[in-house]
Amino acid sequence: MLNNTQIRQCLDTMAEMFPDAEGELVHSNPFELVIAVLLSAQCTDKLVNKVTADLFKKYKTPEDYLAVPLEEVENDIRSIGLYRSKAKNIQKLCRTLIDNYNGEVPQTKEELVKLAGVGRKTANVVASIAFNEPSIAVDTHVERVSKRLGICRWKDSVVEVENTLMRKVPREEWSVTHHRMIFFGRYHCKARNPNCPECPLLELCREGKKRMKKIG
DNA sequence: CTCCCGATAT
DNA sequence: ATATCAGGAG
Repeated sequence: MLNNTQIRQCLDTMAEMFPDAEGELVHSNPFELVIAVLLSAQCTDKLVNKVTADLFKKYKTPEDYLAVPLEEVENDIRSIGLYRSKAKNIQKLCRTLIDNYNGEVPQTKEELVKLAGVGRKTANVVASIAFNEPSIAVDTHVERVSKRLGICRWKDSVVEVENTLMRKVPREEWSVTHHRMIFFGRYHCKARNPNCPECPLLELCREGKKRMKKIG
């Protein structure tokens, strides 16, 4: 496990590597953000942006998604994986927004997770980006990077990873740290072929050193 | 735990 | 061919 000084070093290094780390899902309001993040499950944000470019021109409000049959929404998001459940969740979510929230996106995580297709990670992202609530959404990258570096344990659940990060990282750095860890995981500490040979954190990385021995 | 699932990189 | 991608529901 890394100590506090080592974790600080990780955060600073990631800040140097990715000073402009930000969310990459294109959106122009909280409603579009919720749809985009919902669509992004098990899918690259690049592909989500390709689909939402047309989607957000066609559907502006929750009413718009409910005005067409489910099959039409499915077709409009077909190129994204898991399109049947996502289309169903979108219509369900829109129905809830109209019935319970006056057509607006609720602003707290507790309300957000009640929406169809919105789990803990999506709620954290929306609360953080759209409503400025400090949060650390643990996605596949944040989880992988935290475990490889030794910020948390391999067997930790995503909730445990989230709690550990919130304890170890100052609150005012939660949101930016979340984005930097994603960039670090997406472009450097990749799932498939992590760039350990050129990693500035190699000396303190448990998994990196183990991997370097294998490579030679 | 399994299932949902197309696009992309390796 | 196969692993992986800003996960969530049942």
